[in-house]
Amino acid sequence: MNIGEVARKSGLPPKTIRYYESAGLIEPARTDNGYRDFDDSDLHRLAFLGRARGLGFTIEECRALLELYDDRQRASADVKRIAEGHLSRIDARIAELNAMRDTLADLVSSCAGDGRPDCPILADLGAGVSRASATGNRPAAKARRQA
Amino acid sequence: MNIGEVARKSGLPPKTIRYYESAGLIEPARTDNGYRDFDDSDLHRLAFLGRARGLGFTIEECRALLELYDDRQRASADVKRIAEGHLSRIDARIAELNAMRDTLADLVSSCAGDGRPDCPILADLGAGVSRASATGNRPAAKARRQA
DNA sequence: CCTTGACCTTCCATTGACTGGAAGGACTAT
DNA sequence: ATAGTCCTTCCAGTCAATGGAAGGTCAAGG
Repeated sequence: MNIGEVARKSGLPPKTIRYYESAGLIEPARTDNGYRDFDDSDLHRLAFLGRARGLGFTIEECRALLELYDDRQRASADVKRIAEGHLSRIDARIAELNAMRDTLADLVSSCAGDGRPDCPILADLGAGVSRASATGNRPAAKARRQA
Repeated sequence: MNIGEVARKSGLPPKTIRYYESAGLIEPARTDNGYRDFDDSDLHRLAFLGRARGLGFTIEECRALLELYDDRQRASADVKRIAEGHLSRIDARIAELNAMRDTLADLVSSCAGDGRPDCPILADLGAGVSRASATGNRPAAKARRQA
């Protein structure tokens, strides 16, 4: 199978598949002309990767999961540990986004949104520095920004 | 004010402050020795940025908000539009994470997590390619991965 | 045989928002 | 004079791709 076909079947773009190879997650064979030559097991791994990434597992987690997947002797506890770790990170992220959401929704609902310049959103964002440092606007709270 | 002091007062690391300057969000003066020399308005803008970033606004949104903040004639509707757009993106992201969470929680709860190799999590991730492409595992659904 | 077009290859750059570190100048206190 | 802390710039790396350039390969049609 050429990369185009496996891309269609796996649902992953060719670029991403090449990237996964460069990351060492797959090792497709090569034909004489230098083209990658994927077999069913490559396709299977790619589908696995697509699913795992879709669930938000990082590449490194995917690597670990694939190793466990290959290991017929693995303990399900090892897999569960990875999944649970990931689950708790998702939960934390959800909680964080919910907090943002509530604050922002408050601000939005308090803003008239008309032609007048008075805007509680800007007023709040620009509130005094003292309050900023009093409310814990410290870099410590390493939030995953950019939602 | 040197960068260290303004960093303490704003709660932003010096590196981040330099980055914001390089991004054109602030323009602190310089003293003769080449040190940045921040005044209260710089500090104010940095505090504004810290808040806005804390709410998940992107740098470009922050730039737009700062411009509106500087513009005494701005219409609150302009600000509200940005905030609402951001709010809906947060909502979408929350929904997406919740969907992931539910799927993952299902898988985790179905896994014994003991020393035996049987693992429903891997079984599901590795489920047939046909199912993968039948369930819409397409790159179209550009999710913000990595939670 | 030649061309067209669809593939495929590698390599490099870019994204966002920083963060780490190196190399070196400046200031303060002893 | 020296130590220690602060400041400067510049370069590289993060994560997971994605975009694009330059060029090789292949099958079909004229």
